[in-house]
Amino acid sequence: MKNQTTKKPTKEKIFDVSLDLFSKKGFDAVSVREIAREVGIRESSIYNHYKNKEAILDAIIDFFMSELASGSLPEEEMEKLLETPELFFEVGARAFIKRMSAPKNEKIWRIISIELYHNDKIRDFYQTVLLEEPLKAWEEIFKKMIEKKMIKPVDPKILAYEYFYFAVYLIFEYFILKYEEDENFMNVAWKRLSNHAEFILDAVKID
Amino acid sequence: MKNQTTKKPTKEKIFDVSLDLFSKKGFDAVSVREIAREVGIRESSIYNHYKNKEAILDAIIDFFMSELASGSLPEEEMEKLLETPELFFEVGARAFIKRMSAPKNEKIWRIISIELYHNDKIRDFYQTVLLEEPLKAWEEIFKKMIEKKMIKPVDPKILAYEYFYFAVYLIFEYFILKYEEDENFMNVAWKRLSNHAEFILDAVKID
DNA sequence: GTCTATACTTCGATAGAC
DNA sequence: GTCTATCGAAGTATAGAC
Repeated sequence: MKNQTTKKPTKEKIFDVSLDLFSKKGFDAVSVREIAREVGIRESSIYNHYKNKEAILDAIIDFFMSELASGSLPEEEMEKLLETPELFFEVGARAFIKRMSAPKNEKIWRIISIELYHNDKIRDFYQTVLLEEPLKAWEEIFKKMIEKKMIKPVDPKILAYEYFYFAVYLIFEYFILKYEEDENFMNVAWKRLSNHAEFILDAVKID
Repeated sequence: MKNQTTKKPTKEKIFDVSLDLFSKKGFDAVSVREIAREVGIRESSIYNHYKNKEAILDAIIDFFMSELASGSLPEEEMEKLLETPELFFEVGARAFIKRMSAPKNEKIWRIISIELYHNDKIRDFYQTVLLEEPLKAWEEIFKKMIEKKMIKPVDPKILAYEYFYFAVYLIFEYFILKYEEDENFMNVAWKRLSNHAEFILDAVKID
């Protein structure tokens, strides 16, 4: 595992080591010395690759943003939704899992969750891309489902909240409350998302 | 407002100033010097009142814990619930507001939310007292409501989840995402809790 | 691109006079 | 109980030799 003596460029090693340490201890609690030690170089050498410590975090965030920018629901998936409401759990859960499962992403989710409270760039990204945009997308989907009389005529905005906020809660629970404690989060999350979707579906389906 | 020249004991001043600064910037970002400056004494004098910086945080947490220890649902409230399900929003929301509204509590909620990820004592408290115990209480309530055929026979545990986790999400949203941004959170929270409770109620009520 | 060496800053905490 | 004075540790970052 500690096979970092490979020919991986130093800049990439710094990125990966920082990603690992930041996700475990938080940005402030990690020193440049510690990163350097783990990479196997002196701390001054870090500055040959990144302007300063903050720049490493920025690089990590930028990587994550570009990864997730392409993460919105594809059109075909949305079309499937409008055939039968029973599918919406599958589609929602797939979107959820997709956002989490990339190997580096899980660590970045943890960093995001930790730094949320004092990093403006991260907080803005979270609010708009991770909350508002998906929420608006789900609202549109439910609006169409109501128009097609597939579900009861509830307020689509409220329904979007009711459906979507649970995923936000799960992320909070996992990355803040249970990190490094819960081994197979994905299985548990899947089961709970499934229960949740079923509950919502029962609430709005037309008998 | 800056009327701290009153005869308030120094130890209390240190407590209040720390509470204020920790809630704004997080524990690590506040220095003992800063606290001392704000109180109006030298930093060495701090140590006449608290063993070290950590001890100030401990005092704050202990204060909060004892405040909330008496915060569980009183019996009369629970009895009211079992008369008519329409009341359960009122009861739940009252319990929620009660936990938040004490003047010092709001700042402590912020500190709790920030330090959750690297303070074991805080995390354990959050998990047991703030999550598991209320969840279990709601599960019992719903179980009784089902026995009395007041609501549909859904899984009471899942229903408790569905009902209660919205409050947890609201706290996360307010204290992490919107702190110092949203002025009248209580009004918005009340409205959204109301929407949520209505949604849940519609989902499980017997037609 | 990495090294040694070092400058500079800030931090938590203590000793001892008053 | 507050002050002055100070310590040691740890942090970020830079200069210059190799």
